[in-house]
Amino acid sequence: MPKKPDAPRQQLDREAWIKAALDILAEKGLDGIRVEVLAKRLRVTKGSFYWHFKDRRDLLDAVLETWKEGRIKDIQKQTRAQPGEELPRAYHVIEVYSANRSRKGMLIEIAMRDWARHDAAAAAVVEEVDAARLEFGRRGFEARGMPPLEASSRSLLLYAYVFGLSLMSCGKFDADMDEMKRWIADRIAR
Amino acid sequence: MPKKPDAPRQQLDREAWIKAALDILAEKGLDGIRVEVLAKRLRVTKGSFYWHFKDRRDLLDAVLETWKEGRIKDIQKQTRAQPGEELPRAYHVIEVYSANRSRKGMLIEIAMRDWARHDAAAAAVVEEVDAARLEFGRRGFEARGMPPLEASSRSLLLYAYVFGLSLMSCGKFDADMDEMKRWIADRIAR
DNA sequence: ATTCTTCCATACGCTACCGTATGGAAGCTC
DNA sequence: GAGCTTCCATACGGTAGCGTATGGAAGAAT
Repeated sequence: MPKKPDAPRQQLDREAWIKAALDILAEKGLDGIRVEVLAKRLRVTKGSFYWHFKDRRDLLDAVLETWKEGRIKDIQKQTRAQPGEELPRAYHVIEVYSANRSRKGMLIEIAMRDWARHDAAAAAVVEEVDAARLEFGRRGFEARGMPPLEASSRSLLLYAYVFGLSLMSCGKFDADMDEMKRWIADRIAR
Repeated sequence: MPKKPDAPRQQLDREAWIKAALDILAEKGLDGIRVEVLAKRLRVTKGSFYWHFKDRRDLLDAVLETWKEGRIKDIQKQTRAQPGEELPRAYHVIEVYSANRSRKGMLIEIAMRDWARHDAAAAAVVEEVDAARLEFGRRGFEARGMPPLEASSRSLLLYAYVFGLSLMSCGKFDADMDEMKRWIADRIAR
């Protein structure tokens, strides 16, 4: 009986710890990532952790790397447009990134940027991700024939707006929020 | 000899602790605000702290209140415009809030919003501050004769952009950053 | 079956921090 | 100058978390 249906995984790997760390990063922020807390959540002890990781910092670096790769792949996917389809793609990006779904993703974004304030490795990762996003956005606008400065500016405005909005208590400041978002999307993309 | 020139202040009050807490909030984030760390920085012991404050939470609440009042007074001051001077005022606000001076203020902004993610009191304070900023911005655009929806949208775009930009590693992504900022300011305000 | 490797449990010492208890110094009041 | 108030120092117990040391179980290799 080597296989029980209600015991799908006995062994943990680095990925499981990284995933749990990202979960708790979204919930509690960077200082929520505690070895013993994660261990309790994964129903094992620290012994397992220090088998897979050298120390806490080792986990944090792995978290940064995982997040970076995921975000860059995501922006590549979201901005891939057929020629001529760049405008709806821009709206799509604004919609996806400013929507309150993917709330967990936004919480991680904020936590990452707070992290980046006092950690050089995190700052470098955030900078890479931002640079990739700006670059992909810029390409989209340039494909529509805009001059480089305008394309860069619109791309910067797009991402700054989207992340600024996510900072604002994911707010329902106004009943007309949806209409406002539409107005803004037009202003940015059109 | 009751007075020495090199001993200007012997006594601490709540304000001194709050100021130190805001300093360290900008440097290290919320979890940098530690009673014993602040005490060391102020060259006293915890005995002083627990005289002025009930506990750590008491200090944190005072920090929130102080920050809230400061931010709301600031936005009132920055947006006060003579009739007919609303457009240059809008540029002024964008300039002031997106500049890299007041870097410390931006660091506190980020820390506050990270704090607000897992603390109800902080979330309420941030929401109040955001609401005040959006409201004052909206008034400026309405004073220029814009319809309410457009005024609200521009105000939201303005603040979301400004704070989003501050998230982006206070970045020097591009050599043409200044030109891009000008293009964006025109797009938002004009 | 024995040995080896992989993965985790247990137990320990150490540091950082919280909050409390208590005493003491300095200034003011009368 | 005795007493009162204000403000801080010292000392203590308690918790949470880091990292290490060591042993043990379970499968893989031979």
